[in-house]
Amino acid sequence: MRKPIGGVGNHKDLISSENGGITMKMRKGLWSPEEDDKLMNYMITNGHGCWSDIARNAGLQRCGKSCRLRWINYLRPDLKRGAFSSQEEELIIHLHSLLGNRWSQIAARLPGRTDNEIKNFWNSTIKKRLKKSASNSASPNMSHDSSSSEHQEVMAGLISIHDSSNIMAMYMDATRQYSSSSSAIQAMTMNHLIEPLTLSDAGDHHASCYGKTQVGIDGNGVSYHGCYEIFGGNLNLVDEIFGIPPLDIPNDNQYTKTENLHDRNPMIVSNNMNSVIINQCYNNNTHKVQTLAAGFENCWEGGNDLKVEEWDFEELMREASSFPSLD
DNA sequence: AACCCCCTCAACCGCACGTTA
DNA sequence: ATAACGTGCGGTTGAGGGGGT
Repeated sequence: MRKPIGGVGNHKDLISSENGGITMKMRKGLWSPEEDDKLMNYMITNGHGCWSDIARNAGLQRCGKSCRLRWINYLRPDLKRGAFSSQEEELIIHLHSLLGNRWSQIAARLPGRTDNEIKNFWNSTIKKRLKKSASNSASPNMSHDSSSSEHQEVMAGLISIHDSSNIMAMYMDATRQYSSSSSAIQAMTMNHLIEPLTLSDAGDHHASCYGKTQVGIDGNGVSYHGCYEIFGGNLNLVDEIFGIPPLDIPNDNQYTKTENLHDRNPMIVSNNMNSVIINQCYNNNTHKVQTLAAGFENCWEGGNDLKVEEWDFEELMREASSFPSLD
């Protein structure tokens, strides 16, 4: 690995910063072990705050932004070190097929991994592998509207690796965010990309909220794949109701446990724009498996609060329409 | 041993967005 | 209303390591 830059005296690695009329020299470049210690000690003692204050109070000649990055990407104690497992790799590919380059959202579903780490891994390893896979498997009859050949290759690779799972997952997301009469759903059905399931297939529930598909890897390296609904104050996993097989989850890890939202606090953190579930995920044996803290952003259904997540579904539909028939 | 090339990944940059004064 | 500031995100860069010749 790269060695940290030596003493602070190297002017090449210093930038000027105005602070209250005083010009400070801000350090740039690699962090030294001493700087790491300072930041780590400060964070352990004082916790989070304004990053520019942290930089100043910790005695670091760094801008707050640099401190934040260092903490998030390297010093945070809950970071997982080491190479990505094949399971993580597969999940990243799957999530990327759903979310695109939304690295922070992908990272939110891989505990201990940072967006930067995943982005680097994608760009250096996975992208290359998928390209290779695409060049081996791409059919000349495949028609794509996308103008990006790289994109075509990557998508071809995804299909060859994951068969229809990404399309099904997209559909699962869609069913939670649109009514069954949505033109988007109809388009997918007409393209034979999905079976015409509707929310009513889930039973007689009258859910006040449907959550986005949750996929991730728990602390034990076990992948989970679930969808959640909330009704009557309860959070349920409805994966099996929709007939979608979970991703390699052993039987005793099927998350069918219903959690009473009022029993655990805080369970939902929300404001006018976003709602985020902070939830413990349990398996059938009621062993805690995973703490979920993302995935419900902007996808409340009911009343006037219907929100359509942050991704461009029409764009997703165009992508889906260009997929070859799965027959 | 020396050189070159490629790869990895830490860190920076610019931008967007939210909050506050 | 808006300027200033803080934060977060995704794209990009380049130092340094490793492998090949």
